[in-house]
Amino acid sequence: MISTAIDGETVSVRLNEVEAYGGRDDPASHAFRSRTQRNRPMFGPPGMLYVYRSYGIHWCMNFVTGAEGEPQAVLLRGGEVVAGVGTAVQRRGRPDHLADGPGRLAQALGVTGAASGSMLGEGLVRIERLAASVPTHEVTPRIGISAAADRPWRFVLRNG
DNA sequence: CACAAGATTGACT
DNA sequence: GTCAATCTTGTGT
Repeated sequence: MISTAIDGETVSVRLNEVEAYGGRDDPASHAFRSRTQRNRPMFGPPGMLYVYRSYGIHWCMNFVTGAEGEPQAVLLRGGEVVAGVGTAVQRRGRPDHLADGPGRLAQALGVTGAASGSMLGEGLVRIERLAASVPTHEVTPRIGISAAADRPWRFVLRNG
């Protein structure tokens, strides 16, 4: 589960869909070619946030998982808002599809490029694991990319 | 300096 | 189902 406390409002989302992205060996990754100003956080230490603008309109958020200098990150593709629903609805401008998609998820949480490069737990964003159950997940190919789309690096929670 | 493409979404036919 | 919106990066003139 991920929670954000931004603009005085707290929103929590239970993640149920994520995708992994690598670095030099992953043609679909932003860090495949080189280190740029935008993807600099991907090369940072684990737990760093990497937020990028998609199609000039949407924000998509990642968590860095690899060691410093090793660009590896997990893209948050979807989830369910479990707290702060009113705030999420206000940010989304709609009562449904609050976090069903990478751009929607980031918008519901109030995450923008301003949060890129910040560390988990050191400020606005923190992540928690539900100790009660070990989630079972399905592994499927990644979605919405044209390069290396066959790599089974997408993880979807089964049941809940 | 001028393009084209992309880890997307929302509106319209 | 189709298409536009709009920013960052990479590539070519």
